[in-house]
Amino acid sequence: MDYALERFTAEVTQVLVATGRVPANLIELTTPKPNIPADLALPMFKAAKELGQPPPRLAAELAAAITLPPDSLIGAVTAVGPFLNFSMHPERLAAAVVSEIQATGVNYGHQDDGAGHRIVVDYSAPNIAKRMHVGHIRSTIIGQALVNIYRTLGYAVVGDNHLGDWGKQFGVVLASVERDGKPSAQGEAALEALEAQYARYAAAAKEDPALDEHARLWSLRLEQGDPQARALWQWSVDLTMSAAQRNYDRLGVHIDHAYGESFYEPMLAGVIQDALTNGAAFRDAEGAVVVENLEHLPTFLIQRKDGGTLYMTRDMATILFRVREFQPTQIVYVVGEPQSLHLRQLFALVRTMGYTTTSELIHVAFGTVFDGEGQALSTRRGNMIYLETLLDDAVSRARAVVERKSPDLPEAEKNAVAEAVGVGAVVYNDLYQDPKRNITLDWERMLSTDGNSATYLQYSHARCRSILRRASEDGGASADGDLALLTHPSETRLLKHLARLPEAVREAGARYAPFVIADWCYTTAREFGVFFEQCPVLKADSPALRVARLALVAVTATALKNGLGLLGLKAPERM
RNA sequence: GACCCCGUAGCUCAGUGGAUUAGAGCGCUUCCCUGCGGAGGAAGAGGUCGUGCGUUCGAGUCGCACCGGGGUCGCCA
Repeated sequence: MDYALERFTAEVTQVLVATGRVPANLIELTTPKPNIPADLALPMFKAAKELGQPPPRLAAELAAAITLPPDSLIGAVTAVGPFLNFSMHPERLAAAVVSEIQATGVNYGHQDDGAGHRIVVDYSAPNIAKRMHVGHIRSTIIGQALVNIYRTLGYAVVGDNHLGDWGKQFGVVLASVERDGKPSAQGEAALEALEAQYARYAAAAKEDPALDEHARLWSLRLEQGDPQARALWQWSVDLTMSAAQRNYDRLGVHIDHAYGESFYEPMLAGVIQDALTNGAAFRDAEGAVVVENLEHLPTFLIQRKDGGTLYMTRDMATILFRVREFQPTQIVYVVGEPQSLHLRQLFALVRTMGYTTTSELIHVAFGTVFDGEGQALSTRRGNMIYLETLLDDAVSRARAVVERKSPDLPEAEKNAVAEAVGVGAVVYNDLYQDPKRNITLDWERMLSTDGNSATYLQYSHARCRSILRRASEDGGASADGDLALLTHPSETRLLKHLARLPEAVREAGARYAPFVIADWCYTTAREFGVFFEQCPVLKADSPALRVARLALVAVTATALKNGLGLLGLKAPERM
């Protein structure tokens, strides 16, 4: 797909080369800052140095030497000091952008960059027998946005939910269920009860060695595949996943696989042996398997002295499996920043072991969530926030706003809008900025309905749709439109920005940064807001202009909806 | 002690070497409803880009050092 902006860039390069005065390898085009009235610029510093001329003179000479082909997307070429500036041709830009969005529709923004490549994205990763909390929320939301972005770029994407479904703590889980029974509640409430049982049992076991021993026994039975232990474990997995699924459905999250840590149990002896054979690791005097001096990283273990395996061991096996099963060009881990050392060690180890000769390993790290007092959210502190209650709370607040702003909507639609707006606010809170930053949970900021907020984006879309609804109710004068009439400055700005979606998707993918899409959506909404204020659509000066503006409104709605979809946000028709 | 992330307006954030004036939102001060959704639009005040040295024709952007905040560091995940 050659989008208008790409054709424009290609044309600029072409006309520059055609002058014969500047070699192609010295042409590095840049996008000028917004206050510069141009769409593409060539800074002449490098070329001027190479050719032994002052930059401004070279710029002026090139400007004079360039000839534009007929019907060029380039509207103007001007030398400004040491810069050679290129502007788009407004009329042709309008025609090109509107018609390409009309033609591609829901696929506007798609690329085929990723054709033939597969990416595995590891995200969400809830712990079994526990509720999903803020950490999982970030991973889930950022991960799903990345999955959407890579699919749009044409990659085959495999999402994998790396469940925390294994480890010593399951001995306590099973023992506590045996002692206290299964909770009767539903959804996350059932998990909450299970967490409480767990805590009670763990506390009691500290006092009573018999209980502790009993838990260890359950742990052992589970690892040895005892049917009763296995069945109880499976029950806890199912309970957790059905609660998680309700949240996933609300968030528009779909994860292809959920192998989980337990899946890799049979491979663990093999990867430890591989590391020993390869020489990356050695067995120390006490029997633990140690990795030392690897790329100047701190020493770490891949097997305990008692023979037990570790998180690291399972992660090694996970990579081996993913490489064999999917042959990905990349494996992307959407995991909290505190685990960055762990992942650096893991990546370095499997690299030296030769597990990943063709797969690049990427850690998309996200920061920690703090409460209003600047305390990290934690179960122990009692300030933890859980996904289901977070969503419910946000939706009920949104419901109150809908009631106030749109009392005339049917009840069912009010509820649907509140769900879209409330959930959207939670999602956007994790996507509007660089994930590396720590974030403070600020309800006011998160649920704000103006400025750079999910609601503002959804509202802008709804306004577009509202105009289009009214236009079709009018029946409208069925005049022929002329897209070349869209030359008002606010129209041109909006059009130029709409043309940037494909490039924004590309940048978001290259930087593992959904906020690039969020930024694009926000600027789209702003540019539309200005246009809406300055350019009457239904009461445009002429029927032809009205038709052209309706087309612009329609493609704005389409493009904005696509952008919102990449982030996992719904775009209601009314709100 | 070592290593990782962050430091830009009162607050939350964009800005990944280039152009008199470093951009948004929130908050604050004013405007705009005889035009399509005011969950909007316009204008204004508000900045030693943590500090210093360096690299470069050019640094918020790259390097080094320091300061401040967050985090991690062999038998948890």
